[in-house]
Amino acid sequence: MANRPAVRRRRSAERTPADEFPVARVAVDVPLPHLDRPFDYLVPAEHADAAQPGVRARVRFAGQLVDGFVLERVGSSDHAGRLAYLERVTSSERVLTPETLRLARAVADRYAGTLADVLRLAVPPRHAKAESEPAQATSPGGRAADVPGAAWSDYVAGPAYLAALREGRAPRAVAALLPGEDWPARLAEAAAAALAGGRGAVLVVPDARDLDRLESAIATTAPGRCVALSAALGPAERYRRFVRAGRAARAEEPLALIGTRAAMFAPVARLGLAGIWDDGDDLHAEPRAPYPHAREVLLTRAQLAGAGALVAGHSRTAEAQLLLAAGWAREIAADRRTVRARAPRVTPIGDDAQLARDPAAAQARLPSVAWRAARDALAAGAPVLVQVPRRGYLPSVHCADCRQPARCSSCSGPLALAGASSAAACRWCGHVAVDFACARCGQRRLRASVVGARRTAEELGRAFPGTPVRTSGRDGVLAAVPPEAALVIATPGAEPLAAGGYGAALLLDTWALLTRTDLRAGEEALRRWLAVACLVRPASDGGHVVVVADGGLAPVQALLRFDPAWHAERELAERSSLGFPPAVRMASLTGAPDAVGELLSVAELPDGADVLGPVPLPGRDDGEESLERALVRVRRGAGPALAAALHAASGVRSARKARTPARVQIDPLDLL
DNA sequence: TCAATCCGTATC
DNA sequence: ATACGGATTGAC
Repeated sequence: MANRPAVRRRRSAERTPADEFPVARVAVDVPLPHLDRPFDYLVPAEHADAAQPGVRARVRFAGQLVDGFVLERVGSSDHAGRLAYLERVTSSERVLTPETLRLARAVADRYAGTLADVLRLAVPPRHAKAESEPAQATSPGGRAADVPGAAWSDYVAGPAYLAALREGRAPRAVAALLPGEDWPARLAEAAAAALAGGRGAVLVVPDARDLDRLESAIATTAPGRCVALSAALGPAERYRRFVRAGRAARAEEPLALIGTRAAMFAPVARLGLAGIWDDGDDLHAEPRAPYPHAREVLLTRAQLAGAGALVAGHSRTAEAQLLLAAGWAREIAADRRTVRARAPRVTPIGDDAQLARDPAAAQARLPSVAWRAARDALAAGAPVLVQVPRRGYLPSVHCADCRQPARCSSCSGPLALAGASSAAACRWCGHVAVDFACARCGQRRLRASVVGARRTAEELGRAFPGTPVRTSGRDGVLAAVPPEAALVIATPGAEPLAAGGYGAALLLDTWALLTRTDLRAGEEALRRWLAVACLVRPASDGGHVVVVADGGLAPVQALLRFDPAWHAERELAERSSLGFPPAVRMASLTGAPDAVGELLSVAELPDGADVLGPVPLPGRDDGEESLERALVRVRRGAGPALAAALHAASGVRSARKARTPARVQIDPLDLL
């Protein structure tokens, strides 16, 4: 009935435009790149008050009703044709603040994406009931810390950084925090410094467990002035807190806004600090278009808002190193003497010739040094942490005898186990390795590179009879373990805290990490090891980390010296010489061969752009149409032009109703 | 000469 | 996706 023209005409004839600012500029939620711009609509008089900038609205667009955000209200439109009316204002809640809009536009531009895609990440779905329920601060009140920020004086430039935050300046830093450091407390103090100066803060952590720790730390430094956001809250609570943050921002009330990556867009009044913890964690990479990375978004946000920036971790990424090398940020680090005093002893074991002199160690497939380190710590009544790779994490398959990575006999690509029980197959060409023979030693037996956490737990339990064994991993993460003798088997990122620190830690199956065909294999291995080592007591208290890896490898060296800065410098230098991000800006174009080809031919790439490929992607052999990937590389300064060119080219394709999609990803994490 | 139909293009 | 405008076609 509503679609009968006579009825519609009569309805719109009844409507009159609002007296003041009758035109609303609306960002419509359509996925087409060539429609990535605001469209003007008339505001009906009855919605004159509700249709404020930032509200969700429904509009008729190309004949159908779509969602959108009112971006602004203006007096008149440049549009030559007739304007349609806003169909309805979904909610009078102004969920999109001007600062978030500006940030979302900048992120869309940087990542060759559309504003609509970014807004879908930035503003959580509406939950009507949550709007009417009373909003409250989410962090419980606590008592303020005795001497807030005193621990920052362990770091050169630390106190000056906090002072600058308090004084309303915009200090930018890359911080390497000490082993054993109570990092949630340090981040909470930085947020409190911004609040003390009358400004807000946004801090992003990788996962919900880190968020819990940060939230309780902020309950101490800034009681009642914190909002924590994460998808784990569920849609209603998440939206309720988001609305509370938005209302506080509009009331010019600065808060500490903390959360997992989606919180990077959440509204905060008078931003003084944008920070990220552990920026190397791949949870910071958004898996939905346009695939923004939390570190880049937060740094952009700091820049746009004139706020301070903090990239903090126990380890350091090449990207963070580049911020230092470019002079964009300053380093915050402790001096070497302090680092040495806090760090555990680290022993590398290069090959497993010494595997198995002790029968108990042999049973657990443990090198004897590792076994003895664990035994000593347990004897002292301390827990022992064992880090094992995630289950289902099968990067590659190796020769069972010499451990040479197994290579495909037809194309030399890496072999992997496709499924739990299937045969090894090539990750490049899909060839099934029925005829494997090791290129180095000629042996024909393969070995899966990773043993799961449960089996490790069983084996270790047998090696240390009578010792409790606890596991922490994907199905069941332990926040903490008691400070008593126990074996704690954990996957990366799920390591429980132990009050007083672990007595020892074992890093097993490291060669699986290090031989990954991944640009970041070394950086990632070091990041995971340091995360473990930072939970272990100082060497002076007997703390001991045994890493089963060749001591000559760079990440192992960096662990021995406890020097992530050294490793990051090396890593950045290597990426520069190879022409990889972050030294250059890279775009990957993925899709069916014709889609990638068309995108490349339509795009007006900036001068000096270097096109690699397209080449076929190592396919899943499930009969789907094969995909191709091309890489486009430009110097960093041409990054915006590259993104603009690819966005425009995607727009041309979508305007032509291109059938097959082509995915554009800027600085993708997985390049190899 | 006009209406029905097709195709391309804009979408307010 | 849908709607509209201009071009095209076919019948009088």
